[in-house]
Amino acid sequence: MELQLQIKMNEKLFLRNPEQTELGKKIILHSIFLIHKNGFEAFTFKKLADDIGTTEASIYRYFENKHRLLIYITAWYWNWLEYQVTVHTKNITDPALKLKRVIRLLATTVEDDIKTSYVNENILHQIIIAEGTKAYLTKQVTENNKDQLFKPYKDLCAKISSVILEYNPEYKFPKSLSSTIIEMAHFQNFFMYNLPSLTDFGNTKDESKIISFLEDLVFSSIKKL
Amino acid sequence: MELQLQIKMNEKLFLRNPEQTELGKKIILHSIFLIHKNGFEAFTFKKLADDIGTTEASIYRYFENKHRLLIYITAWYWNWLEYQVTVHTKNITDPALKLKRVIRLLATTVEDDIKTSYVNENILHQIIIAEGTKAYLTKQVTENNKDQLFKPYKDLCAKISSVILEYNPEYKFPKSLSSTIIEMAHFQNFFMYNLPSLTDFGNTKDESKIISFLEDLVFSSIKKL
DNA sequence: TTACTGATAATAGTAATGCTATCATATTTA
DNA sequence: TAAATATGATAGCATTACTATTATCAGTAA
Repeated sequence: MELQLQIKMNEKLFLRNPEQTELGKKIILHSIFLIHKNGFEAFTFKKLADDIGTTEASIYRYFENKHRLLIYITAWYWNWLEYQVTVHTKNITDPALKLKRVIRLLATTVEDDIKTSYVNENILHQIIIAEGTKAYLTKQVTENNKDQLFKPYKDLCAKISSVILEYNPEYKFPKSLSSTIIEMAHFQNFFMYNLPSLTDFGNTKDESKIISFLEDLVFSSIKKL
Repeated sequence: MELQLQIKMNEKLFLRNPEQTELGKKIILHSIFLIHKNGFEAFTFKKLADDIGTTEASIYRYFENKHRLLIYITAWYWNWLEYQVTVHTKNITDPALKLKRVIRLLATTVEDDIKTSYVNENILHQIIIAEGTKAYLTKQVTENNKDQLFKPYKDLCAKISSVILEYNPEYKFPKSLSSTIIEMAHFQNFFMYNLPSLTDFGNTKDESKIISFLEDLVFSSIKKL
C-alpha cells in the first residue's frame, strides 16, 4: 500500500479541484517551477499553458487568475507545514523543545516529501520565501480573508502561538510573536541571499544561523522571570 | 526664508529627476495617491497619466516602468525616515531611549511633514506597509541592489543596528534584529487591520500596542545579563 | 530678433497580457 | 448507449506596457 497525503483544500481556492485531474496536477507542478524560475510577476497563464502543452482556456477552468493560483499554492504550503509541525512535535512534551523544532521547520530548506509526489517542497519553500507575502499584500485581502483563503496560515500561526503559551502562559504577545517568526524565517533567508547587509549572516550563507537568531529572539522574549 | 528639505536621490532611480520639474512632482504626488487607492497591481502609467492630465509617454521619460517608480518611492521614504530618526535622536545619549524613539517612528503613523510639501508622508507610510516589500521581492533584486537602489533601506538598518550595539556591544544579531523590527513594524500593522488573528491587538486596532510588542521583543533580546 | 534647447503634448503603433466565448472531440459514468 | 464532463482548438477583445515620431511652447543665449 502506498501512503498518499491528500491535503484537503478550501473549495473557494479554485474553480475546479486541481488535485483530482491529471491536468490539474500538471498545473500545480509546472506553475511552481515557472514561478520559481521567472518570479511571480513574469508568470502568466499563457506561458504556463505552453509549458504544460495545453491552452490558456484550460487553465482558466481551474483558477480564476494567477493571483488565485498563488493563494492556492501558499495555502497548500501552510497546510503542509502545519502537518509537518504536527508530526515532528507529536511525542515531545517539553514546550521549549517543541518550539525549537518548529523554528527549525520554518527556517530550514526542506527535503522533498515523497508522500506528495507531484509537489516539490524544496522549490515550493523558496517560492514562499520570495512570493508568499504577495498572496495577502493586496487590496482584496479582506474579501479573500472572508472566503477563508488564508486559514492555513492563520491555523499555523495559532498552533505556534499555543506552543508559546504552553511554555509561558503569561506571555503577552503569542500571536504577534508567531507571525513574526514565521515571516522572519523567510525574510532573513531572502535577505541573507539577496540583501546580505540586512542580516548578520551575509558572508556565511549558513541557514543554521537564522535558526540561532530566531531561537535567541523567541526564548529571550518568552523567558519566565 | 522657507526651509525646504531636499532629499538627494540616487541617479539610477529615475531617467529624469522628478524633483526638478512640475510634472515630475505631480508624478510622485499622484502615483502615491493612486497606489494607495487601488494598490500597486492595479496601478498603471496610463491611469496615472489620465489622473495627472498628461500622457503615458511623458511619464516614461521619468521612470523606466512602474516597478522603478515603486523603488523610487520606497527609497524616498527610507531616506526621509532615516532623516526623522537622526533628528529625533540627536540629543539623546541614552541608547535605550534612542531605541524607543526609533521604534515609535517606525511603527507610528506619521504626521504630514510640511518641509516636503509635495509628499503626503502619512499616505506614503501606508503604501510602504502594503507595498514596500514588493520593491525588493523580485527576480531583479540583485541587479537593482548593485545599482544601490536599496541603499536608503540598508542605511536605516545599519543606523538602527548601531544603536542596538551602543546599548549592548555583545549582542550577536544587530542587523537581523534591525531588519526584523523594521519589517514587523509594518507587518504587524498590516495584520492588525487586515488579518487580525495574526496579532494580539486585532480587536483594539491600537498602534501603541505594536510599539509595546516591538519594545518587549527588542529589549528582552538585547538585554545584558 | 533669431536660433537653440529642453520639456511636454499628441498621436500612432506593437507585442504581450488577461481574460471570455464557442464549438468540436475525446473520455468517463450512469 | 446516452448523457455528462473534460479538454483542445480557435477566435476575439480590451487593457497593459511599452517605443517612436513629430509638433509645440517656454526660456534663454547670441
